[in-house]
Amino acid sequence: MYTIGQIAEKFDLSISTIRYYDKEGLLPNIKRKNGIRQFDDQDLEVFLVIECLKKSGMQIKEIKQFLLWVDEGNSTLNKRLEMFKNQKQKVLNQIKELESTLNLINYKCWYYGEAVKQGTDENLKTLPVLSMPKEIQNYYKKAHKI
Amino acid sequence: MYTIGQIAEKFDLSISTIRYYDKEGLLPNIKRKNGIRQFDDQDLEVFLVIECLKKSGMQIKEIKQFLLWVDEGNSTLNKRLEMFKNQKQKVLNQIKELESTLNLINYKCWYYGEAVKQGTDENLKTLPVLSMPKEIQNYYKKAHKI
DNA sequence: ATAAAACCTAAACATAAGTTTAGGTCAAGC
DNA sequence: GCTTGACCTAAACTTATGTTTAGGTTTTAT
Repeated sequence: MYTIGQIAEKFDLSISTIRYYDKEGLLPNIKRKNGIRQFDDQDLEVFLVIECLKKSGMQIKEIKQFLLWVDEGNSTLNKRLEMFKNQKQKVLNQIKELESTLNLINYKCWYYGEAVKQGTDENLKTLPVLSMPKEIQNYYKKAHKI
Repeated sequence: MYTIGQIAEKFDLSISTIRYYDKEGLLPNIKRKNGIRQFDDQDLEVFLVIECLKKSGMQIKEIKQFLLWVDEGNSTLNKRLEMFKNQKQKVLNQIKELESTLNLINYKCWYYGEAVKQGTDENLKTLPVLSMPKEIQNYYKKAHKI
């Protein structure tokens, strides 16, 4: 059994965030003793999933829907599978987008690296793409979609 | 020269979002004709960078700071370089975190795939890690950090 | 010349995801 | 038994990032 403070520590959440999650319906089956919440190992698993779904960009109310499906039992297994498949695709897309963002950032790192060396970026502003180092050319082209 | 509507279309932003960015100081040097904003090719580059920095998770006011540095000229080249290096690290960390999130999602896809096949997840709930398929074992272990 | 479409500002409103506050109850150690 | 620390609720507040509204001006096409 864990107190709210112990859960907060384990998952690096504030106590009021956990109370907020409870209020929003993310912890439908929490036991209480004299009004005080008591968490068990099954609840740990719930917090792990909440953390995962949040990190994947899901909103509180969508997570709540998932947890309601869990409560409904076997009849919702398919919905839950579809939800995770869908979320997997979203995460893959986010990773792709971040990798493309990284291209432009890498180009900018090169650009400002050169600029700092030269003390100015005047010469770089009008630099033709083809005079960039080949690796940076690729970054630039990917980032600018050319 | 581009109108605000053309920029909105090009960057898939709403017109009011562009006005909001302007109000927040992200477009310090916009020309106007009879009060109407006029964007040129240099501004396109600014929107590209804004898009990039936003996708990398930077807040409006931090982006504003960067654009102020651009305005200040060569004396801030080093700050700008450091900013991009820092942002690069942040993006790399985000990608890592998403990949770790993906591990748990992959495990859950497998879990619910099995559950749907069986019509129940009763047998899976208490499944020892070592009886999972090897590939899923690794997902599970990475996701649960064991 | 006029109507429609596109632009403008200022200010109010919206939303998600918490955090803070005020006023209380419960439990552990001295 | 009493104090201190950890817990409780309800409700107000916060912050970031826009969006919407109301009322007006400019440009464009006919």
